Amino acid sequence: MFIQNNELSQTKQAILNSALNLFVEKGYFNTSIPDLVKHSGVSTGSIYHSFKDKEAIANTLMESLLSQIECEQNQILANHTSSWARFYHLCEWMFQTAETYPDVMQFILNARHKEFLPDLLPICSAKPFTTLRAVIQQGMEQGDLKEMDIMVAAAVAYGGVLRLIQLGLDGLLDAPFNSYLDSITKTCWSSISNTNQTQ
Amino acid sequence: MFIQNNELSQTKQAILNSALNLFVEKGYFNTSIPDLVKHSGVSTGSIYHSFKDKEAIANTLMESLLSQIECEQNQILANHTSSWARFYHLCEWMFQTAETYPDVMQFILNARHKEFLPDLLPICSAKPFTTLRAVIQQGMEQGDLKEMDIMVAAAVAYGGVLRLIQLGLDGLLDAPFNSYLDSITKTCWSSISNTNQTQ
DNA sequence: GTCTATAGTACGATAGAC
DNA sequence: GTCTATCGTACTATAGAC
Repeated sequence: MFIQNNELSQTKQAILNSALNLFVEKGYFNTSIPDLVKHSGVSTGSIYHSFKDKEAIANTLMESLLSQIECEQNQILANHTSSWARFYHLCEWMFQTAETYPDVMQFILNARHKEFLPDLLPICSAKPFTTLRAVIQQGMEQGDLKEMDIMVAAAVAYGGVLRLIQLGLDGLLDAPFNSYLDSITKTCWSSISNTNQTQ
Repeated sequence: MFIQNNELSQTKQAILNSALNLFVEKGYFNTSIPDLVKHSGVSTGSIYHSFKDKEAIANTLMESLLSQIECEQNQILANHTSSWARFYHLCEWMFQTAETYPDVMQFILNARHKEFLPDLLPICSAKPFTTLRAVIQQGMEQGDLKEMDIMVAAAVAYGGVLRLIQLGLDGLLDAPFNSYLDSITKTCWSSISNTNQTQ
């Protein structure tokens, strides 16, 4: 139960959590309203009373997830100031979320949102991803990171982490996400870092 | 026109190329048979004469793309022997393909294949991706790369490259893919490389 | 092997009682 | 606000002529 928003009724939350599970498991188009009825225990009528149509469910789900993620990222930024600490703890949060709420990560990373939310910007343009890049920008401005194209630096920094998460979600990792955290964050960071450390 | 397989009839090739375009543009479930008829100029009857059902189209499309990619990767492996050269030219090929056939890259990287091909293994387990990892394994066995978890090393090596491709496909890069090649391959490789280069 | 016409089905969405 | 019953539609897949 990732979605717990006080602004939303119990019914809406139940629908959204079922939608998250089913959309990840079967995909948006393979999930019918009857499927949602069975999984959530909410009737067709109530679903359509809570949401205009099926697309509105996906839309609200997406907005809820993004705003919740944004909120948790802001907490991390508030607790850490250096670019390295921010990078490390943002990655830590992603690993923890992938471990505890794999559906959330799958939905955010993997879903072809354009397919059912035609007006949505590509996920790379969403706030949580611009926040990730902003931390790299900060590191560069403060001299922690080499001067290089920001997109390249961001791709290197988070590419490895996100790729590992993908491999884990696909069941190709033996150990829990957590055990890779130090190794991969240090490796990725060192490759774009300004310090001339030999190891 | 990426799909050009002599073992397939002209009609089948036309259907597959239309399917590739439409599946990427609108998604598998948003692409109806009538859409395919319009786009390919092949009638409903002929489509169902060529393929058992809609899923078989996706299946054959996937198989064609993967076998064609496998073939081109093998060519690269045959032309280069060192792990670095193989890594570099495999990345070069990915960038070139993303530039010339963005639909192919989108379909391979982005499509939620499990959604419409339930029996398919996750894409990370497909041959082209195991080939990528094998090159990292080779580098480690020959002492070019540090001893570390193979999945971590592979994630770092290709994560940055694939992430950059994703950013480009989403329209967030200013310059053509090609111009990032040297920078990102060197950065990713150096972070897992065994040589103690300070820069 | 290619076409048009259509059967059959399952879905999204609504109506209307409680 | 929640439910059941149902309408209308659009799709996949087939039938059958050429």
